[in-house]
Amino acid sequence: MEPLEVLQCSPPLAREPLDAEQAAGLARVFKALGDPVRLRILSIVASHEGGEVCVCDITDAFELSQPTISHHLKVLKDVGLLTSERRASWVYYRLVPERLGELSALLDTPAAV
Amino acid sequence: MEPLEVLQCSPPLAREPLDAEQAAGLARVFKALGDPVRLRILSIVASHEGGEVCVCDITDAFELSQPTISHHLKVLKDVGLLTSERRASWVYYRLVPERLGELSALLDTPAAV
DNA sequence: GGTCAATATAGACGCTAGTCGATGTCATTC
DNA sequence: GAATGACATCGACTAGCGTCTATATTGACC
Repeated sequence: MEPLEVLQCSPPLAREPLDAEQAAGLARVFKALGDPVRLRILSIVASHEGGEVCVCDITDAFELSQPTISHHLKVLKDVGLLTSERRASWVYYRLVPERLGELSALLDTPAAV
Repeated sequence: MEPLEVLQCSPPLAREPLDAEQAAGLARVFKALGDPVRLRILSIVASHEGGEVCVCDITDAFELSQPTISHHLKVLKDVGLLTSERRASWVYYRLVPERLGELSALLDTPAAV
């Protein structure tokens, strides 16, 4: 899985048509956001004070199996929206705010607002 | 298909955890963005001077069948990212910049940038 | 009104993605 | 080092999605 540096060099959507490669990279990230469970996970991590959340806390917030949560965390991590760190028995996930910021900038249409 | 007014009242992702309903509505929009063809269509429409593009022009930009393009346009329209207007034989699609702006604001993490 | 062109809809098909139970891995503790 | 707990990986199942061909719809023009 490539590190996905498409975001850094993508112009706003409204400036010029995306080429196929840019679109493919971006679509990966948006697809990761296109699931309600993953959106909730992301907002749990993003809004948690301290900036990091243990997997067990995330799992407790849903009525889904632990492997399913683990799968969603992997998807979010693969597209660079989350990072993880193991400390002792626990794994802590943390937001990559730059990623969100890049997406936000990309969608920021001049005509909008 | 409901009109999807989730966006207007959703706080930034990082402020507080989304509830299931908010997440479901948002996921629909992001899922619509989670396809490379749809992202390219969106950027074609968004970057086109005059603000509107004929379906035939979009179809010409891809090596996909006309029904497939029509399907993608419908998906983007259903989540409120595009609107369409028929004039004579042609149908013109136009961006809804407020939608993009709402998404952009939603992803705009305080910690980012 | 018949024909043609532009677009949408319907139905089918293959592949992807979300979920689960079972199992593996790693660290802690006794 | 055996057992336990936290998390990841694997394999299977099902539903949904992207694509196609075929067909319907809508409007223009003769």
